[in-house]
Amino acid sequence: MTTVSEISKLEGLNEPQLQAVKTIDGPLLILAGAGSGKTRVLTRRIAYLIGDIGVPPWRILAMTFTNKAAGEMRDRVEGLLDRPSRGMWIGTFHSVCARLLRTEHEAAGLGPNFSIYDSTDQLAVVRKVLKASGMSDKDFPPKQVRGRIGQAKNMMSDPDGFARTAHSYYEKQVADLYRGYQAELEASNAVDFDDLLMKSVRLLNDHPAVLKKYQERFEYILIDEYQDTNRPQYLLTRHLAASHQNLCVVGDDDQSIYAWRGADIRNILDFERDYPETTLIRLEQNYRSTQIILDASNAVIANNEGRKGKRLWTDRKGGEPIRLRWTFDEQDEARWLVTTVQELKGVGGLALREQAVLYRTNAQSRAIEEQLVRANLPYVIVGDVKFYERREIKDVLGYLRLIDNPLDVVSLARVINTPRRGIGDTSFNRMMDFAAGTGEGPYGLLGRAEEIPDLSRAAAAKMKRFWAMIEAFREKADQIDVAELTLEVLKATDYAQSLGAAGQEEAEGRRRNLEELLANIEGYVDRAEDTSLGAYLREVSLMADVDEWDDRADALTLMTLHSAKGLEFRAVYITGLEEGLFPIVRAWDEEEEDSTEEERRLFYVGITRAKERLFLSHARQRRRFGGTQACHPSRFLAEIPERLLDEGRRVREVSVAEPARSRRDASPVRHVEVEPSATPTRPQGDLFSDPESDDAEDGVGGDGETGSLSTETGAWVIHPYWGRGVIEARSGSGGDTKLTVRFQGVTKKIVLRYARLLPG
DNA sequence: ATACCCTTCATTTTT
DNA sequence: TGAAGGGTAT
Repeated sequence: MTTVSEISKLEGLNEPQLQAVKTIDGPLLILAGAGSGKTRVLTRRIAYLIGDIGVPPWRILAMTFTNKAAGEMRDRVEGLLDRPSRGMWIGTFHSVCARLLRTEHEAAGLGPNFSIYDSTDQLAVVRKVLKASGMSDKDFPPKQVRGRIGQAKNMMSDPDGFARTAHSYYEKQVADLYRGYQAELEASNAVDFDDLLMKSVRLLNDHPAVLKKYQERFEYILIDEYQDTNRPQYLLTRHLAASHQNLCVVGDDDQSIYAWRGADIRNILDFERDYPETTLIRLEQNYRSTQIILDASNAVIANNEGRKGKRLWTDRKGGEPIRLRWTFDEQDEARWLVTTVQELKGVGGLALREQAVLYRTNAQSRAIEEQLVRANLPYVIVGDVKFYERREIKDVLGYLRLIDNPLDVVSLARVINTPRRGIGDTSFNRMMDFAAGTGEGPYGLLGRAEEIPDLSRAAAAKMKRFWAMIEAFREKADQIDVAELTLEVLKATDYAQSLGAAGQEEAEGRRRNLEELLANIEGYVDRAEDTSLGAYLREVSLMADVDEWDDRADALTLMTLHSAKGLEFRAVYITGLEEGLFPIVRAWDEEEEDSTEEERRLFYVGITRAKERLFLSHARQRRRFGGTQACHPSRFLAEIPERLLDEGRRVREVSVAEPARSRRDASPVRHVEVEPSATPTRPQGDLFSDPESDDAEDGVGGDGETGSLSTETGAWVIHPYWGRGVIEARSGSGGDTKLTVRFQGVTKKIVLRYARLLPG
C-alpha cells in the first residue's frame, strides 16, 4: 500500500533509487556513480524511515565526511518531513566521535571538555617533545614525525603497538616521540583528529556496556562516501552496525582519491564479504553530464583494474565536444583560459559561477591568477589560506580554548605572551620546567608564580596577572554567551590594537578577519540552542573551510581536483594535463601502479564535475621549482576517444606565445577567498578601529622622512607597530636617544635608533 | 623589536 | 622561483 506521504517522498525516483530507499533491512551497498542522485537517495531514505516506517529519529545515525554534506543532509531531511528530526545523529565521522567521547568521557579516560588539536597544534606538541627528548629536528622533521604518528593512528596502533613494530633506528625514535606526544596530549586533556576516531573504536572495543548501548540505539546506520573510509572509520561502523545490521553505505570506488591519507578502498570493495547478506544496488543513471562527457569518463576509468564495475549512462544524448588545448607554457595556458572563460560567459551566457578551473597542485593557480587579475575577471580560490589557520583566529580561539580547558598547554603557550606582556621564552620555560617537576599542570602554577624558583619577581607578577585575567573569564564564561565572552577577551587583551597601527595593510586585514570571526560567533549564538563557550568550541574545532565557501558570488572558481569532489559546474577546465604533473610523480615513490590508478580516479572525478562543457589543457613547457621543464602530454589524454574531441582541435596545435611582458605589472595581491558574511550588530564596534585613526592614517604611509621628527616630551609620534603615541620622557641624545612613549593602552620605552618613528 | 640574510623545500588535505 | 622559517646583527 502506498500512502500519501510516501508518494511525496518517493516521487521522481528511478527504479534503482527507489529500491535503495525502500530496502531498509539488512546491509545495503549502494554504488552511486557520479551525478546519480546519491544525496537524494540518502535523504529520502531517512525521510522514508521516519515518516513512513515510523522509526524514531533518535534511532538513526548518519555519518559523512564534511560538515557541508552533513548539514545539507539534515536540511533536506527536515524539508521532506513535516516534523523536526530531533534526536537523529547526523554528522561527520569526527563530530559523531567527539560527541561519543564527550558523552562517555569517563570510560574513554578523558575530561568532559577536552580540546581538539588541529594539525598546527599537533606540530607544536611534536616540537615540544622533540626538544624534551633532545632529538634534532633535522633528523626528525616535525612534520614528518606528525605524519608517522598519524599513519600509526590510522592503523589503530598506539605507542606500545608502534614500538613493537618499529625495527629501524628511525622508527624506534619515532616510537619514543609518539609516546611523549601522547603523554602531552593526555596532560593537556586534548585529542587530535585521529584520536577522535581511534579512541572511539577503543572505547567500543573495551567497554561492552557502552558498545551495547549504542549498538542497540542505532537501529539504522547510513554512511556517505564509504570508499574514503579508513581503518578506524571502518571498525567504528562495523561495531555500531553489528547488532541490527541495518547498515546502508553509499560510495563510488571510482572516486576514491584519499588513499594517501589512509582511506582504504578495500572497505568498499570487500563490503559484500564483510556483510554476506548484502543487497547491492547500482545507481548508474547520470543526471548531470552530457553523453559526450560521460563517454569520456567511462573510457578513462575503464583503464583501471580491480573495480566494482559500473557504466554511467544518460538519456541526454550528444552534447558539445570536449576541447583540448595544447599551449606553449603555463602563461599561455592561463591566457587561453581567460579568453575561453570570457567567451563562454559572453557568447555562451555561462555565468562565472557556473565555471571552474581545476588543477592538480595549488602552485598552478598562480599563473592563472595573474592573468585573471590582468583581465579583471573576479575569481574565488577554494582552500587557499585557511581561515581557521590564520594567526589572529588561532590566537583568539586559543584564549577561548584555554578558558574552557586550562590544561590545554598548546593554547596556554600560544596566548600567554600574545599580545606581548613581557613573559618571554626564558620565564615561560622556567615555569614549565618547574611544573614538570611538580607533576602539576602549568596553568594552576601561574597563580602561585612566586613559588617558582629562578623566576624574576617581575615575571612572576606578570604570570599572576595573566592567570587572574583568565580566571576572571572562567567565572564569567558560565554567565554570558560565547559572543559576549569573546568581546570581553578582545577588550581585556587589547588584541585588535596589538596587531599593528591603523592604516597598516596587514594589520587591517587581520582585524577584518577578527570581525569575520566575531560575525561567525554571533551567527552561532543566534542559531544555536546552547550558546556557551564549550558548545561553540565543540563545533568550531571541527570546522573546515570548504564549509565557508560561498558559491553565490559571481566569480570563477579555482581549486584543486581534490577539492572539486562532490561539486558540479556547467563548464569545467582541467589544466596541466602533463606527464609528471597529472598523473603526478614523486621521485622516490614506490608503488607506481597504485598511484597511477588513484591519479586516474582523480581525473575521473574532474571530468564528471562537468555538466555541459569540458576543456582540457596541457603545456609544452612549464616552470616548476624554479626551472623550466619540457612537458609531455598526459597519458590520460590518450585514453579519451578521438571522436569525443572537438573537430578543430584534434590536430593539436601550439598557440603562439605572447611576447613576455614585464613581470612587474601583475598584481601580487591574492584575492580574499571568503566573502564576509552579513555584518552583525556589534555594540562595541570601536574595538577594531584605532581611536586615533583619523590622525594616524595621515602619518603612517608617509615616506619615512624622520628629519622633522620632534623628540621633545609632549610631541606626537607614530610607531609602525604600536601606532600613535605621545612622548612622555626622553633620555640620551642622537641615535642613543631613549624615549618613553605612551601609546593607546601601553607605554613603551623606545630606542630611537632601532624604532622607525614618524612624526605624528 | 625588528630587519635582513640564510637555508630549505615545494602533491593532494573532507576533520 | 619564491615563500616560510630560523638565526643573527643592530
